Amino acid sequence: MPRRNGTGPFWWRGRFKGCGYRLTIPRKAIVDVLDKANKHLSAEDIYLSAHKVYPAIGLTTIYRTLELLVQMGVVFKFASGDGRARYQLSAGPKAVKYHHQLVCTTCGRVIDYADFIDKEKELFSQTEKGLSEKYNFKILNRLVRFYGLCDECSQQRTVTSHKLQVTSHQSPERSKDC
Amino acid sequence: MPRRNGTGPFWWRGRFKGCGYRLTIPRKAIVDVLDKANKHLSAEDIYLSAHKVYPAIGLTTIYRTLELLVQMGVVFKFASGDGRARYQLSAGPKAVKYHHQLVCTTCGRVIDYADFIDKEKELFSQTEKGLSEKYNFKILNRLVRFYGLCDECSQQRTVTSHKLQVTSHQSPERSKDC
DNA sequence: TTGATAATGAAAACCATTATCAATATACAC
DNA sequence: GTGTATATTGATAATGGTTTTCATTATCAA
Ligand SMILES: [Mn+2]
Ligand SMILES: [Mn+2]
Ligand SMILES: [Zn+2]
Ligand SMILES: [Zn+2]
Repeated sequence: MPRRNGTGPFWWRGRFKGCGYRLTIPRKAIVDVLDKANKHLSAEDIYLSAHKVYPAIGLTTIYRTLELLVQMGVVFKFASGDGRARYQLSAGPKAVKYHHQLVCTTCGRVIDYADFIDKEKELFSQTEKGLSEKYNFKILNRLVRFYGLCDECSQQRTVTSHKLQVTSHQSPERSKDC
Repeated sequence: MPRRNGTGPFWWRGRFKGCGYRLTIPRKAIVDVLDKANKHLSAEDIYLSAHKVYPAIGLTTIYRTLELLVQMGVVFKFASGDGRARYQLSAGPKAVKYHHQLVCTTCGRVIDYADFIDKEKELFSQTEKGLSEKYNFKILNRLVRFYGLCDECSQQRTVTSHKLQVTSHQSPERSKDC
């Protein structure tokens, strides 16, 4: 007989009750989607998945419940480049407390990596410790984005730059930096 | 007689011309605002400032020019938590190529810090070098956000939790985590 | 089971950003 | 300088993710 608290499969039920919030079918469906997906999803992603198990659910409830979960500290919300926010569980057994990405500013490609290199863990461990003390700030999550040119895009700038040439005498061909 | 290229006060003029873009009054005004402010601004911030020196300017031109500058690699654009994008020069003598912030998930306060603790610069340098090689990715800018509780908000949760108590028998007082 | 009230969802509102398009400014040829 | 091709502008409308509104429904302690 499994325990239904702490880190068990229904750890989040206690969170709702403990906060004085009612445990409803839409809310169960939403947390369930986040728990099973175990990666960052947009509100619409969550809506589409939850809709399958509970077709009556509305997009409004998705947004409302997500905000609630963020306030409770159960979900981490962060902005992505495409104008839609992303949400992921940041509490419970499957919690992910960091997001590290390489973002190509030319094609928009996002490389979401978790296989940190040697120096990286040390870097953030030390940095977070220093910042916590210096600013008396309790760090719970982090988002790290390196912006630049992906493999393909940086090659294209040198290899296919001639494609950008224009015949008009009024438009001098754009250099490879434009 | 000062040079008007490279890192001089009008370094960005050559960028426009070199890319085949015309040098217009609205464009000058926009770059000038970014150059003088030397911190990240929203499109509206830029509009309001540029409007003072060139009242005929339209918000549309602000967005269009910013996108152009981003494509040219002169401006770095990143998402802030409030739904408005921020822009800052990332080329020229005043370029800023990184943004490090502490974001309070309770009150929304943002601490924008640049006074890096010891070792931080070196570790980022090494980390970026490692990532560049591993993913063959040319890193140009970075955004680092630590999310959590600011000084005030983490104190309030313990000190004033009694304020959250509700008299209704149906609403058990929210614990300090809600 | 009942009743107070928390939660829901359809619809409308909101708001930053984009697309349209007719008018204008720029820069090159002459 | 003048003329001409076209890049640029800005008012306006449209877009799309997110919030607000509000009448209806579901939850849960008693
Ligand atoms: Mn991620
Ligand atoms: Mn900054
Ligand atoms: Zn790319
Ligand atoms: Zn705070």
